[in-house]
Amino acid sequence: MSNSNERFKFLETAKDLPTIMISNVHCLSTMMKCIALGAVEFLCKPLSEDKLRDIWQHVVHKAFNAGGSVLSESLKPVKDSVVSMLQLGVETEEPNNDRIENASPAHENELEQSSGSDKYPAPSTPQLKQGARLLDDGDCQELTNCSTEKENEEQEGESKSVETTCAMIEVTPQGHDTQSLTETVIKGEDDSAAGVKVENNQSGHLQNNENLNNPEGNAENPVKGSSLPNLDGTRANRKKIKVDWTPELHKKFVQAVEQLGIDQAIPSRILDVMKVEGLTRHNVASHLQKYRMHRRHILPKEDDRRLDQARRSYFQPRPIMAYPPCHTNHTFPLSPAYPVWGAPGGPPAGVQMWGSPGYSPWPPRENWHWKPYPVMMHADVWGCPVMPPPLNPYSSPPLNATGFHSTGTVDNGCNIPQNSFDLHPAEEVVDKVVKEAINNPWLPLPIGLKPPSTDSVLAELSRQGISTIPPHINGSNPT
DNA sequence: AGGTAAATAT
DNA sequence: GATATTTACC
Repeated sequence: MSNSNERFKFLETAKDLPTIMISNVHCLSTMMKCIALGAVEFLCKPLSEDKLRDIWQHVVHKAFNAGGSVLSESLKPVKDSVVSMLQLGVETEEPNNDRIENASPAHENELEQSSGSDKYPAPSTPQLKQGARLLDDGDCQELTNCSTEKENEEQEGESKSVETTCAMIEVTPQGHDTQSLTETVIKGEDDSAAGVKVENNQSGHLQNNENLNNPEGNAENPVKGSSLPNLDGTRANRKKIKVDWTPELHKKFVQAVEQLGIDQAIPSRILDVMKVEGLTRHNVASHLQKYRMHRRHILPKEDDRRLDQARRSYFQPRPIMAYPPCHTNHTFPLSPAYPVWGAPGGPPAGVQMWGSPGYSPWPPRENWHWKPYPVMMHADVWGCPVMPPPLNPYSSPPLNATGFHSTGTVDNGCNIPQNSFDLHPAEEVVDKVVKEAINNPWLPLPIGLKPPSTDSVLAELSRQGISTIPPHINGSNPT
């Protein structure tokens, strides 16, 4: 809006809406004021595809990371959408509407009748919904008998010996499901004898597909069933339980790599750091292999950007989304924040992630369908512009800020005014970007994010004479 | 063990 | 056919 007054007024009025201010006015005080008034972020025009993508990555990221408690209501829809797209089950959470999974024959109907799902009629598949996560697809059935087994596997041992085996259990959500259970038992008998038992299932979610349940933080057992060597019992078998590299698991992996430093990141150490039971060194090595390949592929591009960026960094600060305070919970016990992007000084972590904002490093495994609307995030804190060095304690090192480069656009960071025409990305672009973000929840946050520095923003504000937080909008403001 | 590439599974 | 993971090898 041309009139700054209106602009602020709107911001204030729309307080409950997560609002991102976009302007070609790039003065710091304006930015800060917007943030103080509740804007979630302040972006300079033109709004490039990259910027959009970054924003969405944050939204998705936040949806996943914020602990339930912290997760604002408004973000839930995002999380739910993503979760359902990923087919993850979230434990207690409420049912999502549609789920994709299929039911395994066994359970099918019986499970619950309704559970919250009533509300959302399931389209084609009748059956489970809600409940807890559900069963997975077909594999479940595999209960096969193969038997034999043994296995060991535990931590590392991956002995190759193992043989066949294959049964898995299916776990029903509720646990009952006799049939399946029974079957399981039967088949697995031998193992069971061994002692292991199956416990897993029920509680744990099941295997592969679903495990991740906790998007939040705990990504514990990647490997199937609950933790521990459990499965075995289940007879499941080991042999091949495929490890499902969920976003959470991957995140853990990446964090471990970052913590170790790229040069120290070798399978065994990563495994130690990750502390995920059930994961074997081989699993990690394999993932590492893939990870490296992706990096190799992606990094070069980053370099280019870096140059670009350097040029640009000449100009104003690019606002960056701040990380929500909460994210930490889970997974990363250690470092307070992501060790992330290039630790200043530290080991080169260039590691961060696969992917730079522009593409999805790992293409979506499937085509999740993006559901348009629901998203709304709360205006809570996630945004605080990062100030230039002097002002902001947290200013980020130039490093790789991949953050915002415009692909096709010239960068003119924020200074060059343009006609509003190209200031707004086409809808298709918006859709595309959103979709990408949603499809790749594991993408790293665009760099530069730092923990929310609300304090610094406030401090700066007062320094500039804007003392009240949500100041009433009176008018104008400097510059 | 760590890496890399082939084999399989999805 | 393309990927994701597991296996086999060096």
